Parts: sequence; structure tokens; C-alpha cells
Amino acid sequence: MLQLTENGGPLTRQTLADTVYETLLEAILSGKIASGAELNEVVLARELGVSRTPVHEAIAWLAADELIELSVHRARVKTMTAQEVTDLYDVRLLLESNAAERAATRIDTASLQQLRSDAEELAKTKDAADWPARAITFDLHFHDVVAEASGNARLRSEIQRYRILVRAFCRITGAQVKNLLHSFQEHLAILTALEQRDPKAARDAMTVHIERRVKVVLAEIYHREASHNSCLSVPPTAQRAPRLRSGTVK
Amino acid sequence: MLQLTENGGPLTRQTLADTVYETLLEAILSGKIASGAELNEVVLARELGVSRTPVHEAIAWLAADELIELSVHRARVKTMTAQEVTDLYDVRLLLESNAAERAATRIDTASLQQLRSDAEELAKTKDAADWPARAITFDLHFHDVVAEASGNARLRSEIQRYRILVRAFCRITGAQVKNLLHSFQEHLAILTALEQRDPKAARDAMTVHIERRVKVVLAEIYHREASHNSCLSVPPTAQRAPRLRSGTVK
DNA sequence: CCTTCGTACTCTGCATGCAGAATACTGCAT
DNA sequence: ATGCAGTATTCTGCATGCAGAGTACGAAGG
Repeated sequence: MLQLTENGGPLTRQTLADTVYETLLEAILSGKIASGAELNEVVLARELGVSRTPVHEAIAWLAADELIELSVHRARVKTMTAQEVTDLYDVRLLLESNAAERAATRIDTASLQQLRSDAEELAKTKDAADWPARAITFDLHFHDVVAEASGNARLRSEIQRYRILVRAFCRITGAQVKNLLHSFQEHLAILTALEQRDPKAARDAMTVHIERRVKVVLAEIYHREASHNSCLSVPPTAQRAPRLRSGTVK
Repeated sequence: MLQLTENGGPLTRQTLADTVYETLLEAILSGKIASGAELNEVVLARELGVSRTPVHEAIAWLAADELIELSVHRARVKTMTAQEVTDLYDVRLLLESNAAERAATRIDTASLQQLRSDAEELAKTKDAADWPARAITFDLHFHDVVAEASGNARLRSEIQRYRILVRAFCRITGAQVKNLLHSFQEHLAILTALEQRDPKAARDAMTVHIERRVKVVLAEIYHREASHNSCLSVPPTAQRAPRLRSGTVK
């Protein structure tokens, strides 16, 4: 039977609000919209060629992601301090290392074999021009497979959510082949642990992987801050309280 | 200096969309809106006395929480299977046990003393009529303090997010004084571990606590399903794919 | 010169209108 | 009776209008 989508479900709806969300997310994480910048629904709508409605929704979603802080008549891009980046990666570390641990006992051999052959293919062609692009694809796929193999759908979607949030930082450092190579080798270590069905080893390997990545990212951020060319900055004033949709629930 | 809000920030904005979100969340989790029910923006708007706009936003947020699945022209309350409840609590367990572990070394003595005196006060008045209500308040507060003391703002907000999602289940079983008593005793164990500044013990105590709670909840759910009076049910047909805002991001 | 009060403007939140897409129903043919 | 096709209906997504709240700026007084 033909299965068009990954999970056999219908295609993911793509509304204008979704597109705007992704566009703004991309712009914020990449630094095209600077930290602390104020977002104006009207000008964004004009800029993007849509009405205020989808922009409004997208901003609300970004606020739920805590990338934007909403005060009364203002939507500002939150200033991401090094501390917040660390916190972000700490939670990601928690989620992904747990997924790896769970996956070690649950992942099916077919997935393992697929990952292994993909990895070998990648290892054989390290000098190809398109290696970096394929290495990034493998990276994403690898984490997806592990998250899926955790057997916990919630955990999987949380991991995917967090990957979105750290995507920009991955790109900051991911462009360098040196980092991609290190990352690839760490993936191999995780894969080996999974093949040995060793939960503890898988967990440790994933922990090492993410800890090294965050170190690289933080170093890069520090470097950028030093050169005053950063999309990250220290908070100019006292932080406002994040708007939590659930904040007033008893 | 007078500090009106918990974190010194401005009051949390409460828009109509927020209110509708909370109302629908409450209705879904409590079972007033049954699993599998279809949500119609127009009738909900009429029901709540608002326009479609805030209802539309609230539904989008609930979909992001994966409590509602959005297909093309339909918004249905997701059917929560026992598996999904288990997954939910597994993630919560992961988050909260990590928070407890981190809190053990970071929580300040003032918070510890406050918790201890609150606990003693509660222990002394176990026969009071309002004890259950105050026990629930203490429960919420306790988890809040631990999450805050983790020192990771992200982790804290994720924990609060997940508490919202399991709130209904807490209420299912929380009304019974027996469970509240057990829960309270488990909190005491966590508190003791925190006082001893023992991360491992704090983590274990939190793990035990949440594992016992999920057991009670699952037993209750099973009981309700058996009596055909459940807000939970098995999926009537194949599950649709959840709409992920981030689903189409490369 | 600084502070304070008042006014005008800006921006968001909500309501509503409209169009397109998907579904459901009905009738017809097999 | 069942399957298919065409039509009508329903529902959502987006655009836009409007009103209220907050801010910013300016003027006047200390």
C-alpha cells in the first residue's frame, strides 16, 4: 500500500499563519530580526503581503514559544542571553538523552540497519562537495529516528519542538565542516550504543553529543558578542514577565 | 518595596482568547467536552458570547498542545488513550525529576524553611474541613517552588505547561482524601531530600511521587472506562496526524 | 530646567464580511 | 440496493473595520 505521508495521516495543513510563523521564526533565530526589536503587526503584514490576522496569530504562537514577549501594546523579540541558551539546551539534553536511553531497548533492527548503512555511505564520501548538506540531513534524520524509537509520541514531539528552537544555533556553527565532522562522529557513537542495545551507553553518548554542541554554540555566541555583531545580547533592562497562556489558570 | 506580581513583572494580560482557551481547556480535560467531539467555532462563539476570532485562536493553541487535532475543516478533541496518558506522565516525570535533582543543590534555605513550615502547618490540621483544599494548594505551590529552584527558567515553564495538561487527571483522583494524604507524604519525602541537599534522593523521591500518581490516575481511568462513563476512550478510527506548526519546517 | 498634566496618535484586540474548499446529501444509473 | 456524480451547504481562513487602551509628545507651570 502506498503511504504518502510519514505517519499515514493526511498532509499537514499549511495556512498563511503557519507560513508567517515559520518566516518570523526563521528571521528571529537567524538574527534578521534583532533581539529586542519590536514587531508591528501592520508593518509586518505589509512586508509579508498578508493581512494582520495571520501575523497576529503567528506572534501569539511565538510568544507561546517564549521567543517574543507580549506586553500591553507591544511585541518584542526576547533578548536571548547566554543563560537562556544554556537553559534551552539543558532541556533539550534532558529530552534527547532520555529518548536515546529509551530507544536503545525499543528501536527495531530495520531502523538500526538503515541508520548504519546511511552512516557508512556518508563516511565513504567525506570529500564530496555535497557532504555538508547530506551530513545535516543525516543529523536531522538521526535525531528523528531516535526520538521516534523512544516509543513516546509526546517525547518525540517535544524533541522536535526543541529542535526548531535551537535550529538557528545549529546553523551558526553547523556551516563549518569541522563541526559537522565532530557531530557525525558523535552520532556514530550513539548508533553503536543503540546497536549494542545499551541504554546507559546510548544515553551517555547522546549527552556527550549535545553537551559538545552547546559548547561550540556558546563559544561561537561569545565570539560574536565580542565582535558586537551578535543576534544575542544582554537584556537592556529588567526582563518582563513572559506571557503564559496558562499563567492565570488556578 | 511593594511587589504586586510574583516575579515583579507586569500583570499577565488576559485577553478574550486567553479566557476562551482556559475555558475550553477546562471543558476538555474535565470531560465536559467529550473525547472525539467536534468543535465548531460558530457554535462555541455563540455559546461563550464572543466572536469567532478568540475561539479560533484558542483552538489553534489547543492544537499546539495536541489536545485537539486539526484536519481541513474540522477540529476534533483528541481521544486520549491510556498510552497517551502514560506518555504524558512520562515526560512530566522526566521534567520534574530533573528539576528536583537540580533544585537540591540550588534551592535557597528561605524557600526550604517556608516549605517546611507550610508542611508542618498542614500536617497539624489534617482533620480540618478545608484540609483537602489547602493540600491541593500546597501541592501546586510545592511543585512550583521546586521547578523555580531548578534554576532553569525553560524547564520551569515546561513543567508548568505539563501541569496544565495533567490537571484534569489530578482532579479525577485528587478529590479523594486518601490520595491527597499519600501525595502529601510523598512531598514530605522530597522535601526531606531537598533539605539534605541530596540531588539523587530528591530525584528518586520525585520519581516515586509521580510514578505513584500516574498509577492511581491510570487505575481510575481504567475503572471509568470499564463503567463506560469515561472522558477517555480508545480511538474510534485510525488516528489522524497532529498538526504541528513546525511540521513543515525543513 | 525639570516635572506634570493633557491631548493626540498609534497599536492591538475583537467583530464581522467574504470567498474558497471540503463535506454531505440527494438523485440517478447500474 | 449500491455506487457514483453533481449540487448545495457548511465551515474555516483571511481581510478589514472599529473601538479602546496605552504611549508619546508637547505645553504649561513650578
